[in-house]
Amino acid sequence: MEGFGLPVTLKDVAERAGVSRSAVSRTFTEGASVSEKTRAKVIEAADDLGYSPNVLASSLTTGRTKLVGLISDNFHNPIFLQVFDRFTKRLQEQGLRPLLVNLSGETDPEHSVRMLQQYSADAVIVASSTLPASFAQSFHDAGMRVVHSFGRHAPHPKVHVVGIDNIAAGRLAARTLIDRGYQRVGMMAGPASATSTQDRLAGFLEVMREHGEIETTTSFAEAYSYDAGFAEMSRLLQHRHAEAYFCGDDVLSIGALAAAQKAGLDVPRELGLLGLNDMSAASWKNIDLTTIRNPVDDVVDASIDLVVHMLDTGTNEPEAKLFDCQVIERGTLRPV
Amino acid sequence: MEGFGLPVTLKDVAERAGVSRSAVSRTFTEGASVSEKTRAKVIEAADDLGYSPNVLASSLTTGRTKLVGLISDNFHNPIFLQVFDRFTKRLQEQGLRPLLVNLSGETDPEHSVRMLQQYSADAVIVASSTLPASFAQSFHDAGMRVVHSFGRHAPHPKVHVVGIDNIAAGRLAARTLIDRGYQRVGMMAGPASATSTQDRLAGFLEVMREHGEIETTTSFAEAYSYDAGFAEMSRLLQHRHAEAYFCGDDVLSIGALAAAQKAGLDVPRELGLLGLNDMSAASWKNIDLTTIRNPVDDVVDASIDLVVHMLDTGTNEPEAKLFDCQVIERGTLRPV
DNA sequence: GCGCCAGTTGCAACCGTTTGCAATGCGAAG
DNA sequence: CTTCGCATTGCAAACGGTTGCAACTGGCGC
Repeated sequence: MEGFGLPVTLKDVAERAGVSRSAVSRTFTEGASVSEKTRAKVIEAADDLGYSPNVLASSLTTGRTKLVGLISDNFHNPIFLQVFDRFTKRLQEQGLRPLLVNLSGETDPEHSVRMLQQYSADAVIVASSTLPASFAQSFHDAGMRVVHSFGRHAPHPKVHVVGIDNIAAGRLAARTLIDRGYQRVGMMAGPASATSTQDRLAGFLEVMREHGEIETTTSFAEAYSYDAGFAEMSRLLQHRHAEAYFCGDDVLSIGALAAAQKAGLDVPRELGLLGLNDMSAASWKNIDLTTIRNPVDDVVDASIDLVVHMLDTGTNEPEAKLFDCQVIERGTLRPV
Repeated sequence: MEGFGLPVTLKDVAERAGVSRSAVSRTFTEGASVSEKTRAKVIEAADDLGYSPNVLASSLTTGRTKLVGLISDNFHNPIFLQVFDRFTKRLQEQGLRPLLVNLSGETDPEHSVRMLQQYSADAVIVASSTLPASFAQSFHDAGMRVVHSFGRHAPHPKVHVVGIDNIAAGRLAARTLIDRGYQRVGMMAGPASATSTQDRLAGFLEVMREHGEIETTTSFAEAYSYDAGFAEMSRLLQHRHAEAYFCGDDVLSIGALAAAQKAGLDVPRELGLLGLNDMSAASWKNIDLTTIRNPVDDVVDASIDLVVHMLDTGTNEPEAKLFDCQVIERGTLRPV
C-alpha cells in the first residue's frame, strides 16, 4: 500500500502476481470472469504496489471517463455555492467527477463543447438560470448527453431540463402580494435577457392582469446583484413607487432592502419586498427576507438522476422536470 | 466544422488529408516539424471533419492531462464562491481544467489522492484554510505536484503554501481594537481545530499580552457559520462581555452582529465587531461590517503561478507566499 | 475411464495519440 | 551533374488499459 511517484501499471501488478495482464484488468472490472484464487493474488500484489487503474487509459477502450462537465455562468450568486456543493457531493457519490467550467461572460458554447469533447466527458450539466435553451442544445448537437439545470422548459426540448417553474413562481409572487392587500405592486426583475426573468415576469403579469384594480409596474435591474438591486430600487424610490415589490431574486432584494432603508423607509410597513431563491443570507436575522424558496437540492438531485439514468441506459428521451416553489415567511412583507 | 456524435479521430483526418497519422499529430503539436503545405491540408481536413485531438489519449504518451485537482472542504463560506470563480477562470486561461473535489467532512486525504492519481492530474490545489499541512503533504508523498492555498505556513514545508499571514492578521486585529481605545476586548474564534483559527488567535494574543491593561478574553464558535456566530455571541452576551470582538471570520461576525442586535445592543456604540475576509456581503449596507480583507485574488493568482511554474519547470522547491491583510473601515467598529 | 460443459485464462488486437528512427525529397554548394 | 545536409515524412512501437476469441482447466455424469 505504498504508491510513490513512480506510477505502477497493470503490467507491474501482473508480473508480481504471476498472472496475465488480462487477469489483473478483469479483477478490477465489475462482473468479469476471474476465479477467487487469482483475484486474491492480484489484489494482494496490487495492494503491495499501491496500484490503482488509470481511468483515462481505460476510457480509451471503454469510452467512459466518468467525467461530467459542470458548466455555469453564475459564480457570483451565493445560491450557486449551494448548487456546487450539492452537485459535487452527489456526483462523487455516483463515482462521477465534476469538470468545472466557468463561462464567465462567454456566451458562445462552441469553446466549451470543444473542450468537453477533448476530454470525452460522459455528460454535461449546464447549471444556469440565465442561458437560453440553445446553449445546452449545442452539446446535444455535438452528440453529448446533457441536462440543463435551472433552465427553462422549452416546448419541444431537445435536452433534459430540470429546474423550477419560473412562471408558476411569478404567479405565486403575484398572489402573495395580492393576498396581503397591496394596492400598488411592482416587479423589479433581473436582466431582461435572462430566461428566468422572462418567465417570472410572465407569470407575475398573468395573474396581475386578472386584477385590474391593482396598479402594476415593471422594471429591470442590470444584473442579478446587490449593487444592481440597490441602484434600481434607489431609482424607483425617487418617484411614486409601489407598496411592494417582487424582486428578481434574493441578492437583488437585499440590494433593494438596503436602498429602502437608506431612503428611511420602514420595511415592511412602508415598503414590502419579496425575494426568490432563499439563499442562506436571506434567513440571517439582519436581513430576514421574505422570499420564495428555490428547491435547489431537489433540482440538483433530479439532474443527477437524469445524468445517471442516461449513462446507464444510453437513452436520451428529453424530459422536463419542474419543481414548484413555496414562500418562506419572514420580515419583509406585511402579514396576510 | 461539423462534429456530430460519431467521434472523429486522427486517422479519419489523416485519410481525408491523404497524409500519415504522424503528420496530423504533428500539425497539432506545438513546434513539431511539418511543412506549410501539409499543415494546410491537415487543417482543412480537420475543420471539415470537426476534429479536435483527444487530450486523454495523448496524455497516455505525453503524461500530461492538463487536469488540476481543486480540492476544498469549504462549500458553505460565501468567500469560497469568489475563490472558485477566480480559480476556474485563471486555470482556464492557462489551458488547465479544474477537477473539483468536495471534501465535505472527509478529513482523510487517501481517497482524494487515489482518485486524482487515477485521473493522473497534473497538479493538485488544496484550497482550505482549515486543513492541516499534513493533508496537502499526502499528495506530495504520493508523487503529485501540489500547492496548498489559504493554508498555514509550516516551518519546513514539503509543499508550496500560499495564503494570508493569519498570525499577522491576528496582530492587526488586536492593534485595530487597541487603537480604538477599547478596554475590554475578546476574540470570538472559529473552531479550535482549524489552523487559521489557531494562527489568528496566536497573533491576537501575542499583541494583547503586551497590553496587560486591557482585559482580553477568548472563546470558540463551533463552526465558521452564521448560526455558530449567533449562538456563541448570544452566549457571551449573557454575562459581562467585552466591548469589542474580533471574530474568526465574516460569517461568524454577521451571526454575532445579529445576536447583538437581537439583544438590543447598538453596534458599534455598545459593541464593536471586527470580521475577517471581506466577503461581498460584508459591504452590503444592511450589514456594513468592518473587517480585515482577505486578498483572495492575490492568493489565487499566486497559487496558479506556482502551479504553472511547477508544470513548466518540473521543479518542486517548496515555497511559501503569505500575503498581508488590511482593515476595511465600515460601520461595526467605532472610529479611532 | 471418457466426454462434455462451464468457468478461467492468456494471447493479441485495439482504443487515439505521440515520438524515435530511418527513409525520403529537395535545394544549395562544389 | 554529384554530393551533402537539412527539413519533412511515414513506419512502427509505445502509452495503460480492455476484450473477443480460442485454448485450457476442472468437475461432473455416464
